[in-house]
Amino acid sequence: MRYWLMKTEPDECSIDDFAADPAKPIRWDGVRNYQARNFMREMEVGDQVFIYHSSCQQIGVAGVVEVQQAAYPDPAQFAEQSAYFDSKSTRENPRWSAVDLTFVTKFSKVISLATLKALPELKANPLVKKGSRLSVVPFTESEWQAVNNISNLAKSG
DNA sequence: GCCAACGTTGGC
DNA sequence: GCCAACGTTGGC
Repeated sequence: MRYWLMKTEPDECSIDDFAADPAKPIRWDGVRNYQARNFMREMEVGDQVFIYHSSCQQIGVAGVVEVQQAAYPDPAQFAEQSAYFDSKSTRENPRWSAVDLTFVTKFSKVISLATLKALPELKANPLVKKGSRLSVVPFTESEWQAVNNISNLAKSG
């Protein structure tokens, strides 16, 4: 099992959308960056994923979801009326992938970007690098646990 | 709203 | 293959 973080603008899709119906998978589509896509293709069922809220009031990690369905062709790339339509993608050789995710946990408090930047364990993680625009970020186990520990502290405190 | 940093495109 | 121009991301 591996660990990841995925960025989203909560107006589009937030941890609350997952929590609203925990049994219902949500399709993570619209990723149009090759590096992020390649990471999605590495995902396996059961992988744990931090949900990161960006471009909003409370920037940071809001909770955890898990991979319910591994990568498959993103249907939006074939939908002409979609903002994610890609005229250069073909059914024979689809360019973009989607995964399905289900709810695991919503943190009692969003773990802020400032807090993440202050964690020594995250020093090497692309998320906290200035100018990083990678929207799907791999986490090592120790990186994951460093962030998860903060949410556990919030629960007991 | 600003703007730095980044990825992609396309002319050459 | 280079690189300038462009569009987008995302924190502030």
